[in-house]
Amino acid sequence: MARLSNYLLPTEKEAPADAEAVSHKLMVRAGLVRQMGTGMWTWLPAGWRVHQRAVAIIREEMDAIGAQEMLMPVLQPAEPWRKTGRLEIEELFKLHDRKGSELVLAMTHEEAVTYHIAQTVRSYRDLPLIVYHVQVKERDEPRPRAGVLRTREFVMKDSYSFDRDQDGLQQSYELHVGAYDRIMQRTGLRFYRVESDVGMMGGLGAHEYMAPCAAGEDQIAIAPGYAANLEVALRNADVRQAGDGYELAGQQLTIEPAIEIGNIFKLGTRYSEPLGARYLDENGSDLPVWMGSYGIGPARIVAAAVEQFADERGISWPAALAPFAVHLVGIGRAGTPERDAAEGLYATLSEGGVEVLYDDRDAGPGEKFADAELLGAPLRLTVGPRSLESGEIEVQVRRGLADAPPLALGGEPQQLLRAVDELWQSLP
RNA sequence: CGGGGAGUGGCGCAGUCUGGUAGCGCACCCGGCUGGGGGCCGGGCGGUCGCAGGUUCAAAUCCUGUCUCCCCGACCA
Repeated sequence: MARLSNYLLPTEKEAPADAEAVSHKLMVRAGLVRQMGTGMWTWLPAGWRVHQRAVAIIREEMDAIGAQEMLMPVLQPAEPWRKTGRLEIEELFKLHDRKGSELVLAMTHEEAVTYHIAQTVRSYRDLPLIVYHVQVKERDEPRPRAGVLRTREFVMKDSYSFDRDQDGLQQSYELHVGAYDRIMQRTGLRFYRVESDVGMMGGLGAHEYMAPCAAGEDQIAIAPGYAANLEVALRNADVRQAGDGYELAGQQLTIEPAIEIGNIFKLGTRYSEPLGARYLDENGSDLPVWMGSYGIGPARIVAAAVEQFADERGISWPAALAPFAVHLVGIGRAGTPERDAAEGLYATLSEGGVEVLYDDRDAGPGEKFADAELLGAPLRLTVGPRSLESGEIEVQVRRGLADAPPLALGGEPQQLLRAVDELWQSLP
């Protein structure tokens, strides 16, 4: 799979001096990301593996509700944005090409997708439709912050639903609720789906998927059977002040900071009207398409996972997001029997399809253990001189830093792989 | 956009007040030792001090301008 001796994983003992958020510090220290400028980040190999894990989960669940993947450009003509009135948004990057034509860098893709749907959808027979892409977004944020949490450029999965009427939109919306619930569950994050403010998108309803953690920029209000954006909760007539806090129907409301991971909107005809996305129904009536838009940020899933599960030693990935399943530490100099044993185990795991990062560096055990715990792979296997004496591979579960029963060294490969898989299945 | 802070080797910092041409720890390279929790010894490489201009015999240090980055707030399809 990968050998640490030639893998680009620049770990640091110390966090960047100006970093504040846990995810900012740890993602830099663990060699997952590096900054290029304010709100501009590079994903290094291990970090990108985690990001791609999140994307893979999202893609599977989108495909499962019949959404069709495509790709739209980031660089776009300004005209559609003028038509929807969004050219005036300050966060929108605007530029000109050499001929002086007005262009924008898309902050999201309603204009693009609606432009295409307006051209291609003519009949009620073409609906409903859900399309999506995983593409970069550009936003001239007034204040990027907290590492990868709020950036000026980031990857987003955005999907768009097109229906003939409001009932259809409601169905597409519910499909997305299902998909998003499954996505969030699969990531292993602690999360809430909350009612949100429809904001300046207008529209008919919206929810946000929020992951509670200290670095969160938003506040959510939680009570048994209830979860909402704080502003929404405070507008709820049933919510009342109680001492220092608030309560709903006699239940204490807990206020927690959280990261917005995803959001889903019922747009209605906000974009189809100005961009002319219309269809003919059975009666020959010319009607606007009803739209929904649905976004989710893989980078925020990654950062939230770091925030929620990190401990004093470093990152502790949920199994579904980990860059590597197994971090194999080989102790001892290259060429010694113990290292030969580690090499053998590495070969067995790699050939068995286990995603393993093998620390084959000429470094001391302390440094290797520290890096393993910083990077946070769910399982750490250790092979050293002691393994040769005992005939055992030591196993540490990263979450909780707990020792698991050792595995047999030098046994049947299939048996070892089965044992590793069993262990893997038991992880959070 | 308002407020605060900071730019000195890859990272973390000292030096700036009291100008005299750059230092420490980590990392990195070489040699040796060590080998189960960031180990030890010795020898090295690497920066002209964000940028521009000015003052001065002399500027990391003083002056002016400018760029960049971070934090708090406002904002946040």
